[in-house]
Amino acid sequence: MQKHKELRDSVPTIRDVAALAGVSTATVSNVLSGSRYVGPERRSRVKLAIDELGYRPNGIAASLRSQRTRIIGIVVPDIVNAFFSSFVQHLEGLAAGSGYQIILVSTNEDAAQERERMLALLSRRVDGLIVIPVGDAFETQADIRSEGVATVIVDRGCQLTGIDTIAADNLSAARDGTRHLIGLGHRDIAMVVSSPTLDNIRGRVDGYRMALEEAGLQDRARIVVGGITVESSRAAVADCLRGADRPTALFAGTNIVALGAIHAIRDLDLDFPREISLLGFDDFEWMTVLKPYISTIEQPTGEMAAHAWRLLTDRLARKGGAAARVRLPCTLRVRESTAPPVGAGGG
Amino acid sequence: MQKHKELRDSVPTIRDVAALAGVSTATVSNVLSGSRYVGPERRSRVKLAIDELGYRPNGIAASLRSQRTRIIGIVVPDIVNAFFSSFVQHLEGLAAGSGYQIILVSTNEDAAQERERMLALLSRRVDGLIVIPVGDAFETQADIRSEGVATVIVDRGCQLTGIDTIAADNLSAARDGTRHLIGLGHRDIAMVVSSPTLDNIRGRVDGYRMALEEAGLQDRARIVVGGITVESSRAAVADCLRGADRPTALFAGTNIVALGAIHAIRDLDLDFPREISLLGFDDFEWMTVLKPYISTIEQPTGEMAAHAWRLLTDRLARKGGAAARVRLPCTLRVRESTAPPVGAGGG
DNA sequence: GATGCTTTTTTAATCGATTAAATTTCGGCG
DNA sequence: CGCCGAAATTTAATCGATTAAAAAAGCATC
Repeated sequence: MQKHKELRDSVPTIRDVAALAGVSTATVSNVLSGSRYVGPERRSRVKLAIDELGYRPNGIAASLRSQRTRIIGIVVPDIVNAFFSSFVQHLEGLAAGSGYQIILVSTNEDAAQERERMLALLSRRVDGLIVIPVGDAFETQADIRSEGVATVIVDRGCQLTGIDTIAADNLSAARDGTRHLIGLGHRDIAMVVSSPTLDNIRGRVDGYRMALEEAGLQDRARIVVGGITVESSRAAVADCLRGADRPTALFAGTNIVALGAIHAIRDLDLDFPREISLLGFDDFEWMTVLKPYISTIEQPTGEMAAHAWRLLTDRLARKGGAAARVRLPCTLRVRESTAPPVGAGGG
Repeated sequence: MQKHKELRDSVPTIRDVAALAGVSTATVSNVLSGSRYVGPERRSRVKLAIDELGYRPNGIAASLRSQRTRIIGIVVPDIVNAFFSSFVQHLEGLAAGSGYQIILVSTNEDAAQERERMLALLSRRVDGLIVIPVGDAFETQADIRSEGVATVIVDRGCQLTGIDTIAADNLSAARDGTRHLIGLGHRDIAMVVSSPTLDNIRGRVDGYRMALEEAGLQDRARIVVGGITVESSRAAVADCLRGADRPTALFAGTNIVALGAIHAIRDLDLDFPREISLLGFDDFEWMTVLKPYISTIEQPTGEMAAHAWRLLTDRLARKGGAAARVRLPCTLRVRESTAPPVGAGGG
């Protein structure tokens, strides 16, 4: 009696199902996973028992025994930033489609938080990691390596060797963007970046420099460091624009910095884009309602996620093999915020 | 030799630590958890062994035995929507601060996906759930109840009884917003909503109606259903604005719908906000660079997350007790997009 | 009907921690 | 010195699944 009561009250286990169906737990397991053939009669008895009890396999127990959790850790610097949240959304869909779940870590651009929370992920024995690191140092790489967890690094920290990496082709993208500005007649183009030490940003700066050089403008290169927030970028850009030799075009290296730049332009009441052109990075829905509609370089977020997922599952399937190094092309979206400078030969 | 090799190559377990330190696994466990006193000598021997081996406790095994995973499932309709991603960010921080991790589910506003992925969360034996459901039906509630998983429902589906719920005080917020528009002199105010059947939206519509009634304008109530996407909202609002009796003000019930409304206003080349006022819902960083700067009703995202977390941890600590029902006040942010209608008594 | 082979099913070990219960250690005290 | 009780430590059961190995069943062949 007591026994029976307990059976009903607590969550049913595979033993309960086996008992009710009159088979062994192994048979129940095989019906569920399909890993071994089970005769039709027992199979239906098991299925009936599962329905009857409302049995739901305990994923924890399965993970412990099989040594795979079907959980992937996704680490991004800031989930509110639409570039990262879009990336996460794509990944979540891919993961769910393959029976995986994701533990999300938002590091708030803080290396200490990143390290702490990634160690927690390792403790949780995630099957794999997809990481957009906070910085280039990325201390946790040593732990990842020693643990042998399948890992894909995205966007930043892609100079790491021996790990699969994916990033936009930042150099070409920034070069094309800068060429576009030069083509419009701009000679004084400032590049505004968050932090020039991040390797993705470095790529963008290099592309910018390369295009300037092609046009013989290497001496006009100007890098404005805007920092991590909209407000710091706003201040930095304002400083730049208030200077005597105001550039005629700004190239914002990230979306945060672009927001700061728009603020600064508005603050100074410049005729935008006539007096100052702005080229952004990343493309978002809200940009479509901005006046002028911001010209920008679009990163292929969905493709980056798809490639990240493919690389990860490849590595889960067959551990080992050379590290991949994927670079994806960006798209220049010319819209309204980039125009010929005043006094240029343009119409 | 072989034995020794294996010991080194594979991930060390608590037995390895115990063996190296010359103590029992129970002692190692107690050193780690601090649940029982361990003498200083053994304690330091254990710590040394842990460092030596680079031991990291297996969270899966711990979860299985202790019957708690320290994982919370967070379910939101669309992680790219800044309202939800901001909510998730706050929760992630709170969770990490308390030694919890979050499995993120983005349901893409699809009830079937929601159900499937939530069942997967239950299989994973998450300790708790924080859910913004896709719709009011929320089929999975039965499973949650029978399983007894601690759950907090947020934003939508808050008419459910016997479950902790948190939402903005949508009714008061929409009433205040509508009063603001009426106060400016508007008599023809249309409310644009995504889906009038969602209970949070219903609250907003009720608040709108209430304010109209106060002013004797109940006959002028007009609800425009914009649907789930920016494009569908754009079309619906365009239809409305092209009609003979064009309203002088729009009240957008969500941020998606507000984006659509801005598009529609721009499409028709209306003098905004002189010919048409717009009041939005939710507040975001990108709004700050919009011209005109959109007046809006700000939901207290951070507080909603904080309350959700507190309710959840309360329920984890002491199961049972009456269901809480929290309603948080919103803030009306009057900015540039709401102005007196043309021909009104205003300056 | 015995033999051998394949197919189906069961038995029981296992994953790596936690924790109740048993045991040992140790100090104090008569 | 022996005994008691408290404190520290260990033993061993346990969580709920998977899975290798053993056992049983089924089937054809001689």
